[in-house]
Amino acid sequence: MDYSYDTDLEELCPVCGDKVSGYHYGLLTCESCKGFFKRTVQNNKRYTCAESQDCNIDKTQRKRCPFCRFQKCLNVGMRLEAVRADRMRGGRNKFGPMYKRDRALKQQKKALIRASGLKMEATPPLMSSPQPDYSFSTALSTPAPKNTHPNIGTSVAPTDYERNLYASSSLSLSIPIPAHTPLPAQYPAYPTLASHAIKSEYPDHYTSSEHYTCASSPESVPGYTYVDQTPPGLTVPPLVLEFVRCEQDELQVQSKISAHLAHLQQEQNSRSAAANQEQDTRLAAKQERLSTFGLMCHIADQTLFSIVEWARSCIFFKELKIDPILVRAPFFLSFRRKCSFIVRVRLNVKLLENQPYVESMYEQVNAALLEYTLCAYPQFPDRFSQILLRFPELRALSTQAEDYLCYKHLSGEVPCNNLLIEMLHAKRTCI
DNA sequence: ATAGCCTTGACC
DNA sequence: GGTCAAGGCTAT
Repeated sequence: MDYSYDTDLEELCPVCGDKVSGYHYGLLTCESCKGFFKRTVQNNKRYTCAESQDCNIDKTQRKRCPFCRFQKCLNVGMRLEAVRADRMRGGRNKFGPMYKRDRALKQQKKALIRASGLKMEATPPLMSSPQPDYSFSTALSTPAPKNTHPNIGTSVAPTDYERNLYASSSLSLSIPIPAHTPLPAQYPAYPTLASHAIKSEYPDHYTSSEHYTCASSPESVPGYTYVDQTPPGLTVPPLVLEFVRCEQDELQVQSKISAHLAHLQQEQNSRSAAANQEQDTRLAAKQERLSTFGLMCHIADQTLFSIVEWARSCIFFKELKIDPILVRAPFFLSFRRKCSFIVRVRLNVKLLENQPYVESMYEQVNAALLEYTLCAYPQFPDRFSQILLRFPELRALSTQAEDYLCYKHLSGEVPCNNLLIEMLHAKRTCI
């Protein structure tokens, strides 16, 4: 299996596809997009698009439409607040820990892929499976036609990331949610994004004087020190490798959440300000509480989407023979309650039909985890059982969170169109 | 205006 | 002292 394509992709600028020269304003970009972003923000430039504001931006065409180029810079997650208002040179900014963590995760991923890639060339997979053979190792080691397993050995180009994150496919959870908060056509986009959670380094015309806090701020990221503990010649089970490969770029997900939050936060701030102007302190306090909880719901929603996206690209879920309409169904329960009963019965029947596959999948995941922990942490032979022991705790936490959400939902405090609630409905009515 | 290269300086 | 992500300079 050739992983070089996937590994090389990480070195491409998510804006134009040119060669990455390092972290710039929040993420890995090329030198020219770095300069373009800096010039645009520092000089407060205003561009217009001669077309329909969806110009293709690549290395050869990036000069043609600065409007769309800048929109793309923002959409992929470049941070206005990393451009310094005082133009001070050198030094480090608050994004340092974030870059460090992202770099560590990427290295870890590469090390895993490299280690297992080498190993897989030399030795056949160790796992054996009962009949019928649903084994993952078989699926991986047999050259599969691309239309069957499109994610094996391929990857999504960074420039297609936005389109693909929530894009529909035959097995997708096709929910009508935009890929990102649409930015205003003209540059009112600046103050919107400048109200980003992290206090801006560019606090003049782009930002208000308010201080914000946000879960995605680099300061809130727990300390993370990367130590490459991958022993030479480590056998990484193909399944673990596949899970790692399906993971999304954390910085991109984080940036997306930040962009949504900035938008929501601005809306809610203006509502609170309106309540304050009317000197209705009780209403203002209520707005404050609602906005905090609403923001948390939003973060949870976005995280859930990421998990769904991960599952969608994971081979096990692809193999589940579930009618696409059934996969979508739980999310439309509150729109289409009349047919929900029939849908639920059909879904349960379908899941039962898949029972042997689900069980086989479970066994394989356990076997892969056991194999990995024994190889990667030979000094902690009980690592596997310790991980398993954490599951009940996680389930208990999950149940508590569900109950809390239910309570909030019943008291009408959960924002509309909340995917979490839709899933909660689906789960509680299906069981 | 662009983009490649240079300088700077906080952090390790 | 090295690293590397900021801003600056300048040929195109």
